[in-house]
Amino acid sequence: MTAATPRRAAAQARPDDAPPPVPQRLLATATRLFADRGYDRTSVQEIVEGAGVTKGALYHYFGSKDDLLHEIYARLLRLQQERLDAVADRDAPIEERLRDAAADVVVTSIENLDDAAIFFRSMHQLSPGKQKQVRAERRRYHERFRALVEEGQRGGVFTDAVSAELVVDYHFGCVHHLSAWYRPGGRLTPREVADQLADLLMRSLRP
Amino acid sequence: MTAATPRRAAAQARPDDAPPPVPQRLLATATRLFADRGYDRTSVQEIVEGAGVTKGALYHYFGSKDDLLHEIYARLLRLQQERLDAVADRDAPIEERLRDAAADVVVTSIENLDDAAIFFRSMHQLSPGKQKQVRAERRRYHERFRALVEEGQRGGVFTDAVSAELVVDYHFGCVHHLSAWYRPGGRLTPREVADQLADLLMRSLRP
Amino acid sequence: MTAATPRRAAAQARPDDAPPPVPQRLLATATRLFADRGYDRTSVQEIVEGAGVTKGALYHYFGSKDDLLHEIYARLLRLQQERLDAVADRDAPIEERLRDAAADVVVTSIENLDDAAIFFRSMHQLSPGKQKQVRAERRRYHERFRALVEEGQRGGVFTDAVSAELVVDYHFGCVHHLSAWYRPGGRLTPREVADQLADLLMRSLRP
Amino acid sequence: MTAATPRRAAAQARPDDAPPPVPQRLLATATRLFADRGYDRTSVQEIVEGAGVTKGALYHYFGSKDDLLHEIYARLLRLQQERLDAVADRDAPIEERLRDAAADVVVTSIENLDDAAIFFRSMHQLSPGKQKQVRAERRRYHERFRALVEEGQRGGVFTDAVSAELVVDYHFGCVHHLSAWYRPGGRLTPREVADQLADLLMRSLRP
DNA sequence: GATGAATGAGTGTTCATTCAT
DNA sequence: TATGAATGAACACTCATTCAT
Repeated sequence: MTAATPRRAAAQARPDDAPPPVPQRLLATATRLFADRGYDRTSVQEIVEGAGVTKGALYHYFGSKDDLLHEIYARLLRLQQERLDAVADRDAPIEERLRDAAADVVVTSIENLDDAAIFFRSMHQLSPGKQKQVRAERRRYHERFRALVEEGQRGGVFTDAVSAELVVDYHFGCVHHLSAWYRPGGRLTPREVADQLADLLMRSLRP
Repeated sequence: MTAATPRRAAAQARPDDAPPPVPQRLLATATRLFADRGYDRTSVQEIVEGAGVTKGALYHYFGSKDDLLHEIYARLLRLQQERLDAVADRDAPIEERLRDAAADVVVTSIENLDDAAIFFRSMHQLSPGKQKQVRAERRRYHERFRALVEEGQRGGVFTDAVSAELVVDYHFGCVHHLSAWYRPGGRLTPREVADQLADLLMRSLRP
Repeated sequence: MTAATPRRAAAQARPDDAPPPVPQRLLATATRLFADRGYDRTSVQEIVEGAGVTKGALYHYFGSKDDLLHEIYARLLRLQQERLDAVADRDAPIEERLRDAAADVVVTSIENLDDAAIFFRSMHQLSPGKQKQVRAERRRYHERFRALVEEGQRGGVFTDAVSAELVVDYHFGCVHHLSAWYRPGGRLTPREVADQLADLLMRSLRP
Repeated sequence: MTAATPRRAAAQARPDDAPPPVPQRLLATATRLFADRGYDRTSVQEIVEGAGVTKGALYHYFGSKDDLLHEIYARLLRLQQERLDAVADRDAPIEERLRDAAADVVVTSIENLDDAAIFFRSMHQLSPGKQKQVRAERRRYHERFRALVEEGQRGGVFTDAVSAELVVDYHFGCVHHLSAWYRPGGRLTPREVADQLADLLMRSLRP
């Protein structure tokens, strides 16, 4: 009935040539389709066909189409929160930590471009309850990021002529926008894009 | 069968207390609903009920639901292109023109927050043909904006350590993001938000 | 959206050889099928096929399958209440009025045996809101009937050794049961069954 | 694959504090749910959840969902036939035997109100084969009851102005109806209701 | 004896669109 | 100009049942 968290048993001892277990296959297919044509335009039928199972199987593992979307959100949020926490907790100058965090979210978003595209485009399709939950986790992430900016401002390393809040929105707006223009295999590598965007952020914070 | 552009008719001679003509009512209702619940989640039935007309009337003025969406896009694009052209053509230092253009798109987006929300969220719901058309107009807008950045870079007023392309994406990413966090009646007036965001842009271009 | 009450226009001037209008056809088919196999076992698909229309047409006239059921209830309740009121309001001795009322509900139930079968078997399938409404109307009917018994008891024409409430339940239980055993074209005419059952009721009320 | 009749096993040697064995738990849960929401609206999933077992367990003991329903019918029919036979076989005046039989079926129905509610409401949901079987047993019961009426009529103790058949239908219609209005803990005890209803029956048979 | 993953046909409902009037 | 009845394909979801383990 509830969204399946990948079975540990399945993760344990799967021979490398075996197909991934059903819930993973469903999640992967759904991610691709949601990113391609949007949540509302993807039918459950298409998902199960893509994953090579039947509707019954999907509903055995996930309570609803909505649950699939929620699981995609949760997966990306978990990943990004972990990485931000790791960077922020490091023992390094604030400029370095903020720059790394800023670059890291860009790289992660590019590496999971489907997830990221879904994230910003389909938030409103989540059921109200799940939407609230996702927003709360998103806010936690946001606040941790803003705290880095504020720490630098208090220490005089960054200008406080600009609102920390707005700077963070500026940066995440741009991350949000990535899936609108970034194409894998384009002129710039993910790392280069990340560096340049992080550089823009740092520039706007120069005293 | 194509989208009606009924502006002229309306501009003619409507007494101030008369209700706006049918096509405008439909467009206004559709805009509100599309922004509220998304294009796919808004039914034609809801639009005609909101506008107080019947389905037949809608299909009399618009060829399809898709046409309504397209007209909303066209309306916003026309407006923004006009304003950007006006600013860019002015006889003023490049810093001033870029700053004004950057601030102006923020103000315009906030003043038409519904249109802006629809713009970024529902682009993919347009039919392929109309989508291509909108993208082309959008690109024209984008390029005129980028030309301002490049003009400043060539003149040495702005740093060329950053890619003009990326700077523009950075800014429009943030404009895109506005509807995600800006609430009318919030702490900052549209003008203040616009000034701060334009300021961020200019800061990141400082040599 | 709401249940259609037969269009007056349609009722006005329909040539006798024309098929009945769509809502009536749907209602008639639904009544037959609900009585035959029960509400839950009748699919919307079967109803529309039986009525020779499409699902869209059904949902044009009725908000839901539930609405169809409700309309069947309302139709029978209206009919029976009218007839009970007519009998009860008559200027005749109470024995005659009660006997006539008791016989009348039997005749009406037999003449609308499908409706009656649905009534008692499918009440619980109605949505809670509509169920409440139907129960309220049913209670009104019940109470009017009981008032007749009580009037006779107060006047000493009927024994008051038995509870009026229970007598009424006794009689309606039997009416309820009719669809379980009465078969049209059987040994007894509706009128004969009605007379005998009314007789049973009157006998149990003899002082 | 046929319905298990596990009474013997249960009767053997279960300590009083042990939970009832699985088949009983399933039957008890199914009875409650069928009475509450009807057979068609109760899912096998709900039954096994309510009984705290898995689907596999249910299908181990019962061949189908239909079997569960059939077992509930069989259980009530066995009980009522036994009790009617006991009363009818007694050596007592016919009035006393009929009155007792009439009262007894009321008491039994109230004491097993869930079973009784299911009986009259869900007969049509049984598979045709099982339905035929249940109807046959029901008829046997009915006929034994009618024989009591006829015995009294032949002996001149009851009037034969009314058809024995109809009298029996009158009474069982009312028993049928019990679950529609009787509420445990109401104003009248089961015994009182039974006495009054039996009294009504006897009154209508007075010469 | 018992599990629970998986099936596949079915459910009621929605909706953009058409068209005779 | 405008109506509203009608379409038909699609939708998310349910469920009794089976079967390898």
